[in-house]
Amino acid sequence: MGTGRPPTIKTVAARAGVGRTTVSRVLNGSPLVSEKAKAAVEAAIAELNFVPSSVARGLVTRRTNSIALVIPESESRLGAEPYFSAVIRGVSTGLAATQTQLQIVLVRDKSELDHLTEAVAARRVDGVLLVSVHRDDPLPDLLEGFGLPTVLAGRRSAAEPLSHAHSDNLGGAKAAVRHLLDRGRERIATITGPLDMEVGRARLQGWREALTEAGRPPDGELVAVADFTEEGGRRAMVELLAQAPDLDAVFVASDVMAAGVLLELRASGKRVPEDIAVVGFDDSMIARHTNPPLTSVRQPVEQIGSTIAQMLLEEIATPGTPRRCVLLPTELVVRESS
Amino acid sequence: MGTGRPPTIKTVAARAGVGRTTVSRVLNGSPLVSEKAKAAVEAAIAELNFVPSSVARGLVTRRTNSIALVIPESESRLGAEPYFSAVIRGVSTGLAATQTQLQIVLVRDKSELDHLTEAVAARRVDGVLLVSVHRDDPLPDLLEGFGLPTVLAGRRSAAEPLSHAHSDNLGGAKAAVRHLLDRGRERIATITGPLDMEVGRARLQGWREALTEAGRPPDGELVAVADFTEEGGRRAMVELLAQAPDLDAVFVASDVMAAGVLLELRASGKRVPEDIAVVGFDDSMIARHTNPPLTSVRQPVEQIGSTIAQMLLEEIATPGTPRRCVLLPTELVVRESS
DNA sequence: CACGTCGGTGGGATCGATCCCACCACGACT
DNA sequence: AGTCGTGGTGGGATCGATCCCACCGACGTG
Repeated sequence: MGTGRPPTIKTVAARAGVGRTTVSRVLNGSPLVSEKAKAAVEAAIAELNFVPSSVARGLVTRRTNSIALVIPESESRLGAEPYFSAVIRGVSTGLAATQTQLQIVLVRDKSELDHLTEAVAARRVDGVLLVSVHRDDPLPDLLEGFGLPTVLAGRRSAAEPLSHAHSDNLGGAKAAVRHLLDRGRERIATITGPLDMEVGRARLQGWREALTEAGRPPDGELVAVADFTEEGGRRAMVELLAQAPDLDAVFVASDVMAAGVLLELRASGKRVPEDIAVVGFDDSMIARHTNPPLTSVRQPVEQIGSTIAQMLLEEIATPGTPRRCVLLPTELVVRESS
Repeated sequence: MGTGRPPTIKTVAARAGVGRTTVSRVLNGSPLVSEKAKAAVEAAIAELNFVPSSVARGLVTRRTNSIALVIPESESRLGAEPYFSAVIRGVSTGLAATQTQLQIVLVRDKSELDHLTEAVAARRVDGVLLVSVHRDDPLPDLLEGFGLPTVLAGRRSAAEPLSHAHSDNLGGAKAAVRHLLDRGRERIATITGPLDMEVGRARLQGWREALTEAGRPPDGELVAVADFTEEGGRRAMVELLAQAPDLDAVFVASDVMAAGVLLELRASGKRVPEDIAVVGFDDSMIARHTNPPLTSVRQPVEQIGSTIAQMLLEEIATPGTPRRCVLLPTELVVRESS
């Protein structure tokens, strides 16, 4: 009852009474084939349930029709951080119209990094999408060295040489801090992401600029650096409370960290927003469910995903496309925490 | 400044002064090659930075070294539902020791389904993992028809013919309801997932059995069917409150739905847990951040992921492996909502 | 000394597609 | 009538690996 080998282009040719090349022409929509031959081939394809082997095709066309989405997190944040799921969803929609497959590569340690570089060297993918890039991440340059089309979600610095799409972190952070100022807050602290990531620096810079523009020179002791994790956010809040017990607002660079902040504030008897106002970033699902619901800066993560997917597809289709950079807007969503 | 074509096995052979076959032998660790030849080949490989083309290899070995994880959700729940991220993470760890690549396929509509079947027919993957299967999902049978190794997370019914791993939904639900009984709750309702999914039915059945075993015949009007979404959970709660205003506990078949339930209860002025106790299922991240924190049944989602990945790898490595079924334990995590 | 045996080796065929090129029939043009 | 172009066609080479098999030299043996 073995199904036998799947039919090949040769089987189809025999069945249709034509040569292999003609079948290939039909498959690739060449105009140089008679109506009669075309009909015969199409009938044979349908009868045999033939689908051309993508591997064999890839060998000669040098295309795999698949791209990799690389998620590099030593402490895997996929799952803890809704951001990544949203990117995946966005990339998937950006790819939907094409035949391109999406490979997810989680890079958590050295061995997974080796697997990735080997996969790339073995030409298993036509291009790579990178998210959550750190300043001296070796990966982007490595990929460029391979001559593989690469597009980033986010960027390493303002001078990012690779194509990328990112959201207006600076503007979003400024809007958040201005909102806190409007509510009459006096001592506004911030909890940042890692400063070796441009998101981290940009959101911090937004906090600084908003305060400066309001005529209030930012105060160094009101800054705590954390790592985008819930526990990191909690610890940063402990630190801030010790350094500046009189603070009455905190702009937190991610919702997940803000969730940790809220837990810590409740534990230490502070009321939100009466004693301390809190604003997060991302407007992820948890923002609606924290206690109290969290004011947050929404960024169009899914749209970033679909954008970078399309940019990468274009770069693959027409190599040598000039580098492009897309900036997407953010928006403040006010809830009860501020 | 074109990098030129990447080196092939032929280039390496020339460089090492041996034949192509010898290089191939070294690559595949054949013992029938002299120390001297082996050293020469390895040196040449290192110098040229050669990595064998996985596409060319795949053509003859009939292996792509990649598997697909299919996430079929018309209303894409990836992102809203942390379950999927956890599965992805688990699958990735299950694959980590191998060279196998992971493709994510989101199936949201007919066209994406067609893409999937075409990818499968074109032999782009060695096997498929399916999550969130519905009772009359055509996909599992379709894949089996292709003769492609397939493993499920969860199952369609107790008589699932395909290999799968799933968690003890029945036991978990019973534990949840028993916990509510222990706390002295009298009228315990339940909000179920879709009943065309075995998870939905099993958790409902657990609720029934626990009540029956406690000598309290379950009451039909205490059941509301929902769809695993937050909004669905909220609506189901509205329904329950209308049907049975005197209920004092509700077992909700997922945390995301429970989050919606909590919002609705607060909106209608009910106190949790004083007036109504709530227990969720999944013990996902949101459970710790709802107001109040949610008692929930933990299921080892990540472990399910790594398990099905390994099962699939074995099935690919040795075709004809007998179908296997792995049951993983659940555990009740008590918080303030009950 | 001839004859197998056996570790080591490389050439040719193969996998299933695309692409180059030669070829064929037909109508048009000189 | 002979040449030319041109739509349509198929055979052979190619992509880069693996695998089958023939081959070769150096042993050991009767």
